[in-house]
Amino acid sequence: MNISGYSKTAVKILEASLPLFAARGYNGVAMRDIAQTVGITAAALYNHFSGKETLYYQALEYAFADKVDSLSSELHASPDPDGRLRRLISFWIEILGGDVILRSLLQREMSDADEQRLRLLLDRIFMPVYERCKTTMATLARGRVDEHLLFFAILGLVLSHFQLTPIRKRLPGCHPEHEDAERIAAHLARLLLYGLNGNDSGHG
Amino acid sequence: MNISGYSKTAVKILEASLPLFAARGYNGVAMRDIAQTVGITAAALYNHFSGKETLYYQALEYAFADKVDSLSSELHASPDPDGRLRRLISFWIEILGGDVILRSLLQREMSDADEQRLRLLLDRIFMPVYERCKTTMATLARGRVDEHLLFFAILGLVLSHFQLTPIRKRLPGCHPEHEDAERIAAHLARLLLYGLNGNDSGHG
DNA sequence: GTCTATAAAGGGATAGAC
DNA sequence: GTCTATCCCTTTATAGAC
Repeated sequence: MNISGYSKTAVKILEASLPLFAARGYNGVAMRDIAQTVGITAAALYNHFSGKETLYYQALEYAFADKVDSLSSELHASPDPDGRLRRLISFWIEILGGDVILRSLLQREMSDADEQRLRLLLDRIFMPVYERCKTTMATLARGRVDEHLLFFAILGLVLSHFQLTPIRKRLPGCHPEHEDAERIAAHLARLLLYGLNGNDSGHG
Repeated sequence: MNISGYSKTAVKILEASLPLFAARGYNGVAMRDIAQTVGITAAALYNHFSGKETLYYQALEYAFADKVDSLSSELHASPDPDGRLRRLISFWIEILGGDVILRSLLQREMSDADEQRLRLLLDRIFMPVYERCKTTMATLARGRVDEHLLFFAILGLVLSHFQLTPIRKRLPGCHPEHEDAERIAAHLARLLLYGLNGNDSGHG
């Protein structure tokens, strides 16, 4: 038993199952697969988790725990709104871009639309960030765009960038620089702040 | 045999399987489920398709056929770049927002990352649109943003809007208007054209 | 072309020895 | 807490009658 309440073996099981669930989805992973990855038999899994469903749910809980809290506290580090937008973009890039497993799990959960698991996503990922940058959204929106939609536009731009990578890399015009976190952040910030018709001279 | 090369029963099978695959994914759908929806037995499916894998692939082909061609030809209907951007946004909203099955299939395919099926997505959906609005992208980008990334920013804003709807609807600040196609289009066009710091007086 | 019957494999879960 | 053995159900796919 460690601080998370899981035994060492239970943690090994959770950590072994996550890449499998991320890559092949709930139905694509057999208890035998997880057991084999850990190095035990399927029967032994049931000493730690009551069944596949709860194992999956607890694996999600484990994957989403503390992902956001450690980072989102520094969302307000910049004094000006533009800087805080850049921080938020970088934050999402770090969360979503840096962890292919988390991203895959998120995507699968948004497709599956299970109520309980959507709650988990909300409580552990989206709600904490939303609460923390609500005022920043209002400042940025300045009453000219919808704050709620703005939050999801920022999130969506980052999420879709990574999500569409398999497509993006296969279309003409792709470039290695498009995978660089800082350049992506700069590109998205410029687009959001100044738009296509805006004037950003002196800021680039 | 009709024009698509499929018998009437084969078409019924394809059309019955698509909502199932969209909702529950490849592994979540049994041949029995599809057969039952059509009103035949699972064994009879094999008179029309050699196996589950090919049925799935051909269902995708069927779902993606002609989705884009009919619409994307009018992408250039507007003479000015801003109008063409609005057209492109509305086009994606129509394609992605209007068809929950197509959208779910797309999402699942982007998670699964099967090479052959990614090719299908490219050939039937993304490449045709990309080719048709390459010059519009260049005009809009005006050398100040990356054209390739701009294409995916537009696509991503629309796609993620619908994809994140389950989350969006559960966060404070949501509004019924956020589901209205025209308002979404206006919001995204304004954001892309003028940005958060831009001046759009006289355009909104 | 569809049916019933069935093979063959896979997968979740349990019993009981150690 | 893990193992082997096994149960039981599901699932893909085929065989052969109609």
